[in-house]
Amino acid sequence: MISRDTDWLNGLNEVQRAAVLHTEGPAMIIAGAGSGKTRVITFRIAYLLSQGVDAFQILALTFTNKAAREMRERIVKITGEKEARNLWMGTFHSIFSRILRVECEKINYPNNFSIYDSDDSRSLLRTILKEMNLDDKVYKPNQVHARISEAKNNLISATAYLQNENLVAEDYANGKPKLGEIYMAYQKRLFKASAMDFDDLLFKTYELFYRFPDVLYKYQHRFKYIMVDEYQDTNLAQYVIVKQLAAVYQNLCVVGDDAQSIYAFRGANIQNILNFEKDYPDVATFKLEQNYRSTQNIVEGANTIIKNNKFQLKKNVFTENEEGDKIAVYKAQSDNEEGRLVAQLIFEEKMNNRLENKDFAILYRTNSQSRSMEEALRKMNLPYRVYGGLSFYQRKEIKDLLAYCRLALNPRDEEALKRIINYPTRGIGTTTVEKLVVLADQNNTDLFRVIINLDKIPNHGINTGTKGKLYQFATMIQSFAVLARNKNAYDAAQTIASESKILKELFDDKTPEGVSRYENIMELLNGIKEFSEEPNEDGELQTLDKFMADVALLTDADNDNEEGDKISMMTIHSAKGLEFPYVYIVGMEENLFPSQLSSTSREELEEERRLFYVALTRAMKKVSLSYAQSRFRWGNLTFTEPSRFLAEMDQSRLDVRHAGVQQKPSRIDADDLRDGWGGSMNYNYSKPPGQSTAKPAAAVDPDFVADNPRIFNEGMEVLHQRFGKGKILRMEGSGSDRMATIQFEAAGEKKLVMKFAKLKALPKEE
DNA sequence: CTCACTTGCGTTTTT
DNA sequence: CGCAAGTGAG
Repeated sequence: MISRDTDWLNGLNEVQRAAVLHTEGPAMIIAGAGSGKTRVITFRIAYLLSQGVDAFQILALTFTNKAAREMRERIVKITGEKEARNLWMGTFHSIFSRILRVECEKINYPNNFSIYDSDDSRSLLRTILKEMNLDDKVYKPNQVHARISEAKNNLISATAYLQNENLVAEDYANGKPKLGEIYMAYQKRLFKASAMDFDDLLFKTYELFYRFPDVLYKYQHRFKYIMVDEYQDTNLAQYVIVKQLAAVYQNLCVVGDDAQSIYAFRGANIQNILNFEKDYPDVATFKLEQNYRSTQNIVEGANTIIKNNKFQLKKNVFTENEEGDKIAVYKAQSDNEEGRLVAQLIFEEKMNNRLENKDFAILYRTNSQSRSMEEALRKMNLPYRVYGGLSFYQRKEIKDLLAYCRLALNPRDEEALKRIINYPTRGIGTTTVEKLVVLADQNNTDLFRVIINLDKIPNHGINTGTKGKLYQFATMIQSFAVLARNKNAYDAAQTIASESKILKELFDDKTPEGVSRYENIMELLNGIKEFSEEPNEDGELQTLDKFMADVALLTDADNDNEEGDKISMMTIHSAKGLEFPYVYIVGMEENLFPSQLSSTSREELEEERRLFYVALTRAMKKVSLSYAQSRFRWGNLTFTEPSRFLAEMDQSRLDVRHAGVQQKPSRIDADDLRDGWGGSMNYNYSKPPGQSTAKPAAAVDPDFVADNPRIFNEGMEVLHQRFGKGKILRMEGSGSDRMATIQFEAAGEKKLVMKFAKLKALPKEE
């Protein structure tokens, strides 16, 4: 029996407590960073349980699986294992895929449907483009996918898309008139393969509820209490589904912070939280404004940043914590030096204060920045772990084995089939596969069925030898399907791995990469083994389909079985919801943070600013910011300028002793950054000595130098510093061009070309 | 049909 | 620079 004792509520402050106790009717909790949001949600659920609410009636939607897991663990601590196990907690995608597995036959999908990840989607789009004879340079698969994804997140079906004049006109204007048709073909193809992509998990759920009121009714009445975490990052599809589900009881509690909305690029609509009060007029609003996490300097520093944003809900985040250290700013010559600097700083901080590695986090804007940091940490023997990036489940070998499993469970899964029909090689090449695709199309069926029924198809044009290989392949897959039904997940996967010859293939590869691939497969099999041995509610066999059901939805962050004392490295996006005593935010440079792709519009820039806000507020004790003056990008050395965000901060919270000691004033002026020039140096032009191809002694363009004294002088200085004395061979471009090129010959050995690109002008402030 | 080499392209951010 | 798709010889 559950304890009715609610003494544990005493640990909450007044607002938190009120939010926990308000269980009936719509509620909105605006939770500033570090204000104990997670505590409130977990306590609220624990409270509901303690009041006798059945766990089956509570739905909690989180942003990551990890968040869900941690919350569940905390609830278990309060209420005990038994009750908490039955809570429906998870990401939108995992919860809805669970519902779809049960209900999807209504929308004509079999419940063994596959989930295509972004790679699968892109690959399918590439096939479609080829079949439609469209140029994939015009219709870049990535962009096409983004466009389709955007449509789905806004609940626009392919049919609706084609009928939407605005969208069609937009595509036409962009020189991509066929986008609607591609979308249509893409959906048909997914359907034929019994597959859904990530966005379908939301879209199809919406469709299911919309078209089948009885199904909606069932879930509306089942989920009497609904909570949504990180509500500021929900998109239209998620918003509508939640609204559908909550329509009967209206016991909807959303938690979020508009200042931390950082997923607009993925369709998140900040208006969902800004307009919540309009959607539910009798909403009770709770503002959690006291920050328990960070020092005053951090909280106030972050506040001054977010003040630059126009669109936001009013709130006043404050803290009663100590003032703490100022936010340190460091300047480095290059990205590598920045790495060494940060490693050094961490080392010193750790030694001086007897800290552990796990007290530190390095946060950056893009995954590629981890490289220089990793190198430096390795050299100093500081253990670290990089989160995100290429996730475990995205590795080739893992995807290969999983593709076999997918195909065994769903033989219509075209992407899985194409992936492995000739891996390990078994003499079935592209020509054969292309023939199969045509045959499948002609006979209105899928590839796998074509293979099985080859004999019944006249003039299939496949020679006997190849036919034999195809049969052998199909028979193998069918035997895997039997295994998947009758054995537990581990036994099935283990047999699949060895019978498919994947294991042998990887085992035979003795290169370091090959060894690591083999180890990864073993790790995956281990994971499946653990899953198979987990006790299951009804004592049923833990079969492969259960394991595969949400494996596509797992990310690297979910794979954290190796804890250990390590420095964390991750993008700011994946740091959301986490906290660390010491945080290093690196790459504080224009065109990197804020990203150059985001500095074109006010909205995008505000999102970058919120991202910076998120980064700052991860820290408990101390934040250090750093920027490099030059950085390798695409193999080129590029010159950079400090981020405008540094200038936007309350300078009294900053300690800029280590940045710009010589020439720069301690206060960085935003005007300094306007109309700046960045440049890059390209080493590719080096040739063996004596083979000078450049026209000698072309004049220095006086116009360029006159127009751009700064970039010219700085550029020359860098060249001289690095390569000693030399002379300019050639110079192209002028002040009005976006690009200028300088060829430089040093010591008669190497010719270098510097390219300078003008930075994008900053958007005008209003 | 396979392997090895060349070209060409790109970078936000993630379920 | 590093990956993926494309090209060409066996």
